[in-house]
Amino acid sequence: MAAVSEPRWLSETEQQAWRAYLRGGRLLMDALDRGLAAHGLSLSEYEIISMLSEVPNQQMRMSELADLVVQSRSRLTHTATRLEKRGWVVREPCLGDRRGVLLTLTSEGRAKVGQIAPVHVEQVRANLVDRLTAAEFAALGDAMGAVATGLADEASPGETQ
Amino acid sequence: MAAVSEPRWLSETEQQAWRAYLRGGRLLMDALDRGLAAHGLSLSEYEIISMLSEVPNQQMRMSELADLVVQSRSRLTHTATRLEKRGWVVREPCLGDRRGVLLTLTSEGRAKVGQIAPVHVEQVRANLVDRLTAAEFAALGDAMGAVATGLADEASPGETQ
DNA sequence: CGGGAATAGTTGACTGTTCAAGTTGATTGT
DNA sequence: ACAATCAACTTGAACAGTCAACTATTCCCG
Repeated sequence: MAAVSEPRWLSETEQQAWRAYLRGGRLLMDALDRGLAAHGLSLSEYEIISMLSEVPNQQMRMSELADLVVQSRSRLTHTATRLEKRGWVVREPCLGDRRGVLLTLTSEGRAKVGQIAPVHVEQVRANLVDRLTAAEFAALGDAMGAVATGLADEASPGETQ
Repeated sequence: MAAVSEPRWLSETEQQAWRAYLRGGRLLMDALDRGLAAHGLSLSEYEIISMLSEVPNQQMRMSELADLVVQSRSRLTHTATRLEKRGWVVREPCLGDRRGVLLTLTSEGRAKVGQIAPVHVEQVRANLVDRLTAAEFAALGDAMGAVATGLADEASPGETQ
């Protein structure tokens, strides 16, 4: 049994950066969630219908969508059921793979996205984009992009792109 | 009733940055949560006992702590109860304000923090810090610090610092 | 001092998420 | 062509989080 090596603690500055990231991220998500809650949906629900609205045929495989919005398959199943009850989405069989389900945006769903999108983008600006310089925001995106790529790769290696 | 002004949509690059932030952030939090789950607690539980461990007397008012870790008071009440059942924390009356409760780390709690901290810091490094240059990570911290300050200020204006 | 408003914390019901198990259909190797 | 394995999705129970209502205490101010 090997000796446990000394932990590589964060420096004071690193610690501050990490805490700021955690705190800021939570505050931001809370603010966005509250903003959308006032219009009757959560951020993760909005992400789902918003993604669907941008894709050919407004439909996507459940698992593809789950990966895209980083939700477990089971969570997406439950959420999709709720969205379906509200009439924003329907399940369609997937031609060519009968195990599959295509989650499809309805026209009510499309309308909802159209109604919410301007509200949401304004909230993202007010709470994030407008608080940073363009360069800071770009750097943020790059950094988190690198993190995302690293983590996505280790989940399913060998299919970057 | 004023005309609704044209939404200030995100540019293509901004959109990408925002999506990367969302996706990367979720993947990161998931990874950290899984990492800690292997040791029997969640990230938000760890944050609580970790904060307590760094503070004089290892104790803090419920609401102060709730603000620090960005959890609702109600959520903290429930989580504290769970932590108390596991013996990592106890509630003590707050001298000088009989409404108050001091959440206090037990020695078992302190031991748990000591055991988990090295694991956790390693995961933060592996998934975040080590994937970025020092400058990128510092920029990330600064950016999210600005976001946090802005959002915290608007919650309780006039007490920056 | 006394009464109204604010603050600290809790409670329980409801909603959302996770987790492990189950079903059905595709794939692969022989 | 058939069994074994794997992938897509669902299910339901257990668990965590939210929300609104409630108790107890302190603060404010006339």
